[in-house]
Amino acid sequence: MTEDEKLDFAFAALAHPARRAMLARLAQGEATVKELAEPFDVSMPAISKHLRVLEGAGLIERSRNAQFRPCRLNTDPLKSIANWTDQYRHIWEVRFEAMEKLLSEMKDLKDG
Amino acid sequence: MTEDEKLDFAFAALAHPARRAMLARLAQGEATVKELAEPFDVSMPAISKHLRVLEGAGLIERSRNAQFRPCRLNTDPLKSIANWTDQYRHIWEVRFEAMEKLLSEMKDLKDG
DNA sequence: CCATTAATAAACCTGTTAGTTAATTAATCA
DNA sequence: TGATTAATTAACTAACAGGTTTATTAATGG
Repeated sequence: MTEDEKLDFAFAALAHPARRAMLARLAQGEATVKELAEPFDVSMPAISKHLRVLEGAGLIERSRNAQFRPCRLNTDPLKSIANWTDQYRHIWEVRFEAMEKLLSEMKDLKDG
Repeated sequence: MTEDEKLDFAFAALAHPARRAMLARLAQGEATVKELAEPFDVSMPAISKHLRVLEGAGLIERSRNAQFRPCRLNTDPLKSIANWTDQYRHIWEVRFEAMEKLLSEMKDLKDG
């Protein structure tokens, strides 16, 4: 899978609020499917599908412990996304500095 | 629109490689629809739809100049995504430091 | 005024997403 | 062993995504 395809899957996985919430829960540590399902008013199969999407994007890994399937977070795709957005950072920073400069000039004008 | 919904749209918009490529082009400066379409082997209506998705996510803004519709980048949603991923940064940094520590210990062991 | 260019709209098709219910697998435990 | 719990699979549905072709809007320029 190319780096671009990895981003396709990562961004698509993160485009659903329930999946982002699941990742936030996993940032606190491992959790079972049932624990992850608890905050949501949907069926267990729907939860299973969300987890499959997250797993497909490499955002979680799953193991097995008796009848439980504990999930844990894998931050690699998040790092990829952070790196991707960094390529645009200079743009918003330049604009921010330009705005600061403008504000400063307006202040000078006002104060004489 | 809530902050969470904004992220829904932003992530969904970024989940398509053609749309990410369009943003990369717009990072160089304004471009018309035709200019943005040039690298892709799809029909103009398909391009129009991609631009509508980007606009819906707030990633581009469009104006009008004669029969042209120049597009320009808006980085606000990218900032939101960068802020969102930052909430996970400590996790991968902690793991990186733990790995460095482990490697250092292994080296000490080897060197005696 | 008419041909050309830029772009969008409308209608349609196909595959995918997000959900459902019902059935199944697999492990625990009384 | 049989009931319970955890989770997935299967089959289905409704809505949406991404693409197409054809038609339309709107501006330019000979």
